[in-house]
Amino acid sequence: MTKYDPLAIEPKWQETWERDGLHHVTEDSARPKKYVLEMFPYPSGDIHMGHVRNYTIGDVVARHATMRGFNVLHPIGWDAFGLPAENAAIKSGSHPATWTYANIETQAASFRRMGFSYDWDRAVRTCDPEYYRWGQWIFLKAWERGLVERRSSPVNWCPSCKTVLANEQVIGDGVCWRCKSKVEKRELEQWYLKITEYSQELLDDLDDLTGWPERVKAMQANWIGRSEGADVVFMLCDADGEPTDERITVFTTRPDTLFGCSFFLLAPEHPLVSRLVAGTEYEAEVMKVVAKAASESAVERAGGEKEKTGAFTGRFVVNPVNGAKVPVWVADYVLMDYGTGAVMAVPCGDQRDFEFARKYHLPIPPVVLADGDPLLPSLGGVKELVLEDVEWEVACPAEGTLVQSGRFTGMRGGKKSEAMHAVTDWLGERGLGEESVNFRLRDWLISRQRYWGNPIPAVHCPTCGLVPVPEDQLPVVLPMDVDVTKGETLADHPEFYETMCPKCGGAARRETDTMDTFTCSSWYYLRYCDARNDSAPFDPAKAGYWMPVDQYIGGIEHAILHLLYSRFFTKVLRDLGLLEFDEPFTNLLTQGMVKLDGATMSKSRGNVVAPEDMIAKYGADALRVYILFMAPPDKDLDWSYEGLDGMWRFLNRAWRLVDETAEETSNVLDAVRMPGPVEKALRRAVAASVAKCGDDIERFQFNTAISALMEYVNAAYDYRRDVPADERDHALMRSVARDLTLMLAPFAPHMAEELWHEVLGESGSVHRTPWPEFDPAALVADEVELPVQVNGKVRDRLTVAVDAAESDIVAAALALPNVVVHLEGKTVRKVVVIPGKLVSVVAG
RNA sequence: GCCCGGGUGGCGGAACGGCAGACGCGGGGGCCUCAAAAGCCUCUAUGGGAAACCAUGUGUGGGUUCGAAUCCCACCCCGGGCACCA
Repeated sequence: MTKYDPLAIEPKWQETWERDGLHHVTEDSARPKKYVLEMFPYPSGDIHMGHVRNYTIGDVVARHATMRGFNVLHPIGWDAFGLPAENAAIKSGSHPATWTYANIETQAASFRRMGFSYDWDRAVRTCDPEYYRWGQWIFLKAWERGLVERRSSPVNWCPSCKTVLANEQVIGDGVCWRCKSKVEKRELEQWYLKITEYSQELLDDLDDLTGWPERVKAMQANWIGRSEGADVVFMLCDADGEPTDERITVFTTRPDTLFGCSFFLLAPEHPLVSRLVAGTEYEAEVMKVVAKAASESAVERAGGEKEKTGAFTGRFVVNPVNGAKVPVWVADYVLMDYGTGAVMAVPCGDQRDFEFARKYHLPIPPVVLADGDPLLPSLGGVKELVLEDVEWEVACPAEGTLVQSGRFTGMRGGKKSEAMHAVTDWLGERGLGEESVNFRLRDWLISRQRYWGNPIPAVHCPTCGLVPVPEDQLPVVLPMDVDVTKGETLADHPEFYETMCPKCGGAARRETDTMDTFTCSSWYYLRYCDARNDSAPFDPAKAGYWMPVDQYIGGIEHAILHLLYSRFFTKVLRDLGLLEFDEPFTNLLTQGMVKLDGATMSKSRGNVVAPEDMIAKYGADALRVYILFMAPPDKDLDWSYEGLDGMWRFLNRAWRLVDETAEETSNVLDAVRMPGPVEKALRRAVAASVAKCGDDIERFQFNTAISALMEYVNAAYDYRRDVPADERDHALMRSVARDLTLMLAPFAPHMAEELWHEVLGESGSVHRTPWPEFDPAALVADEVELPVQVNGKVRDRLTVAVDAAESDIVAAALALPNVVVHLEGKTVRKVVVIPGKLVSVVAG
């Protein structure tokens, strides 16, 4: 008789596994590989329940796959660069490195305490020079391929983080993804990775990611934002309104509405604006709009239903399709960084243009009429412009019939419509337009004006310009003597930035910006394949063996950010010849958040449930099984303490079952009793649970996998209750106990290992023993109980042999007492028999 | 506004178109005990009924089907993402 004592056995097995190198893996061509990966953590401090959930899911998947015969890579590491380390250092007066490495030690200890099956030999920390050196290397390779650019443009500036941000990192209402401060627009020269070169491929390949949640793919497609349309050329008129040969191109998704263009818009930042109005009576008003736009923060500029403002420039452009002269306005709702920064305004079909037209009393000629529009009878077929305004309250952006549109009148208009192609072709023949595609996705701004990051390996030379640091000089080491508590960055360190030009040898200035930490996390999954390589980021052969990641697990918050960047890096490395696949993560599981009373747990709110406390009371195994049992993995989960007691009861019940069975069967070799109906029932229940548990793990329904284990244990207890100890089928009970231990292994690895060795007396690790098989024949019962429905309602039950003839079943069903009652006064019209399922009688 | 999810007992949640509510929590009753803890047995959707059983029931309203939580149409509510992207 032994007692379940997790606090004693858990540390014991953790030490044993690590001493024996149980989780150490190498490439092995004899077994199928499986790469199971959880998004690596930022070392923010202690682990929280979200970590427990994320890494437990991965651990169960990894351990189960191992028992199923896969060669499983299951690594861990730390996303160790980043701002919180600097902020914490400023607060505590220490160094970001000290804070970071201390937190990594704490988290690593917690992960070991949870019993996660990591190959610790492959651990990476992105702030180690051995790691970030290869990030610099990849940057240089991308640069060689023309994918790196330093340029000036309006960028997102977070005043609180004191650095610029990439577009993806400005979330919600224009706030910083990390600190939630409002982001400002600034014109700055910055480093970019040209992710837009891959826009189309990043969009197209989403279709191949059949193992990804639709939600995540939809978000990425939305973010990439592909629009089909046309570039249309307008001719600028001079100050007297006479056409010149200066062309201004616009992008539009609705070239079919070109006849409805009644004015033309320029973004306030458009370079043409100041030239057009310089010295004219319009200059003052226009510059007011420009100044207002410039002073507004990104938030104000982007904020929802803002009133549009603009001013007339005094100039006109010529509409290529009908030669009409339309006025050029400056408008604050036109964005400089989408399309060309110029827009043809069609107020009848575009709500924004419609509002602008109403505000400034500009004409709204209708050119596309929806079916059933009251104007259709009078305007249908009219080619010339006869009606300059409408009485509508809103624009009509839908498809419909073209009117007042010259030769195109009468055609169907709309996105990708007949008229759209006709107008585009017509323009094309005259060199005034062509089909065109625009993306919402912008290049990835990767430079950060912060210390704790990967230095950008570049030098500014007064004679040679921008010069990459030669490969053999990598890594550019991040100096440790920068005092962030005084607000210092690399730009305050002459020892760092004073350098020599690698090209001409003259005095030069080293780049002092560091890279966005998302560059570090965009390729770490490749480094795990060959973590200690000091001559390359990874050996392509090893990456070829392990990659792509078969199962990736992490939070939905990275649906765009990390997952999009990683896909981009993979494609770049592929084009560099280092990888032979297109996508890094074959299957993706986005786990839900762990909340408390519906609110996100956070230290500032003070509503944190510490995993350590739960481990101290119940052990890691109970916490692991419980957090998986609470909800399906992709759903948010509300933490509750009550259920944990129930999980503790279950584990003890399972322990006692194995323990007592081991004792009762230790001296008995043969079955005491011939297998009878009770044994058959137990076999059936056990086989069903084994089948369900394995299936459910493979489809990530851990909650129902665990409930299958509970049913398994309940079935065994029912048998023990119904059959006295000395009459039991001991061989059967012994295999029941053994299989239970095996199935517990992925969920409660310490308990299973202890039972395996100390209670069942088996040798070798339970985690290197094959997952239990079950006999499909055991699933088949001799008799089945069929519900019998009369007109769709269950009225009685019928027990028949599984192989009973249909005619016999029908006869027996119609004779059931309660069926007879409900058939009173009715004629049986039809009887449907679904073998093994039910009998349905239709009567009327 | 557009795009994704999701609405099932007191609670977390189960249900290849086939007995709705598995499994667990919580609760009621009982056994064991001097008592408790632990454990064990048992009941637990709602209304009616002593019970057998009957009626109702998976957000709302329709439809398909012998049969719908599940499929189709329309709508309501909740959560999330995107949003002046031409």
